[in-house]
Amino acid sequence: MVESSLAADVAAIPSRSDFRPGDPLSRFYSKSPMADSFAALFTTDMAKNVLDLGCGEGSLTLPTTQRWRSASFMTVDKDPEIELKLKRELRGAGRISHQHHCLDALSLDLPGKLHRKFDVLLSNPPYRRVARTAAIERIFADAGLAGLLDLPAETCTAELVFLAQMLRAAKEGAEIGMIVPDGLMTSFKNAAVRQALVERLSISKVVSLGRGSFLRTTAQAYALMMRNEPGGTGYVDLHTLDEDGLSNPIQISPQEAARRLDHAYYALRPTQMERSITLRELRAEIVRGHRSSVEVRTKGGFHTTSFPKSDEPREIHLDEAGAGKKTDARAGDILLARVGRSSHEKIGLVESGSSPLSDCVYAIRIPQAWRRVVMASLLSPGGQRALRRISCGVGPRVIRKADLLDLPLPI
DNA sequence: GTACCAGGCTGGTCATTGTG
DNA sequence: CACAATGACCAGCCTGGTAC
Repeated sequence: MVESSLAADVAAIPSRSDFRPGDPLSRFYSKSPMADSFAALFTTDMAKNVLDLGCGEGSLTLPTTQRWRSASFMTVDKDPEIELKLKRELRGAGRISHQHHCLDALSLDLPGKLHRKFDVLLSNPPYRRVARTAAIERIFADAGLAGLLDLPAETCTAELVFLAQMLRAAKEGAEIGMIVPDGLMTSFKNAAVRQALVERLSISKVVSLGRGSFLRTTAQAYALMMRNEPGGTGYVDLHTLDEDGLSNPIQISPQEAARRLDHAYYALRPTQMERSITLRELRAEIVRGHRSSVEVRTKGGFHTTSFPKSDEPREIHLDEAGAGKKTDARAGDILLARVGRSSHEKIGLVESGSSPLSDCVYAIRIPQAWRRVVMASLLSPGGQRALRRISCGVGPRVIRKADLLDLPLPI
């Protein structure tokens, strides 16, 4: 069954960086080992009706057909050319009950067109911002997510609309699994979104997927597993999934879930056996440089490209270019890159001189007695792992000041 | 009003992948 | 194997908020 009319009542804003002309629907395909593992994360034993919203060529659908062989499968995708490819993909799955709809997942009347409710729902949605139209507002309200309407417009994204649509099509207590971007699980900006989700849904687990789980990208994403029932009291299990399989869970409270929902962040909590200290406990002051790169190029200054290489000594000698401003690096400062994929490796201790800093560099100021200890800790395998874990972002990694202050440093 | 702070957006690059 | 096309790129830059 294919419907040819595509709802166009929601306009996507092609401004977010992940909206690429190469694929106008912002699709990225899951690699099959990851898709198999994703299907295994569901706990429903017997499913009758399964929905894959935004199915693409069925890379997530296929493993679920093996998981629930007697279920009826429904797939939905906006691309009218997908059905043939999907049918070809599913042919290898054996005899299964399958229906496909060519529909826009963002359209208000989607649930009505599906003609049934589902007990298992899954999606790898596109990640992009969408305009908050009257239709979108009704979708959120109808899904019991009216709280999202009080939040800033930039939190209105396709992945949240996909989730709301799944809730509208879900039976009470239905199990839902979706692939979500890093920002939704970790960013400060989305804390209120996470709070709304924790209250509306019973989130059972969040699994961090390795960078490399998707074709043609190294994006960081997560599998968010939940049930269509009110949450707010249950604990959430956080895992990572890599070549070694699923890690042991870390349990967090619903309050902690609003703060962050990534395994790596909570994995930093030291066990009682480990000795650690935070920069906040050391009363460290962290200042961020002020010069833009243009100013650094024309007037000079220290920025991310100025750090010693990882195999070089970490001592930094600056020329006396600083003017004594608070944001200028000076002797005794520990410098750390704030942005970049390998920012955790860019660390140095200023031995002499002073210099303006680029705004991509932090200066950490702590009492002299602790400087060598903190430098050694940051450069240790445990410290490096910790720095990698607090940096967040789908593509570029950013280290937040608050996370750096609370980072448990092994000592 | 000004300076500073904090978070993460977006356009110019260049490594990787695709194609002939 | 050489060249072209592409990119949920990546780091420099921007913007909104806050303190004084």
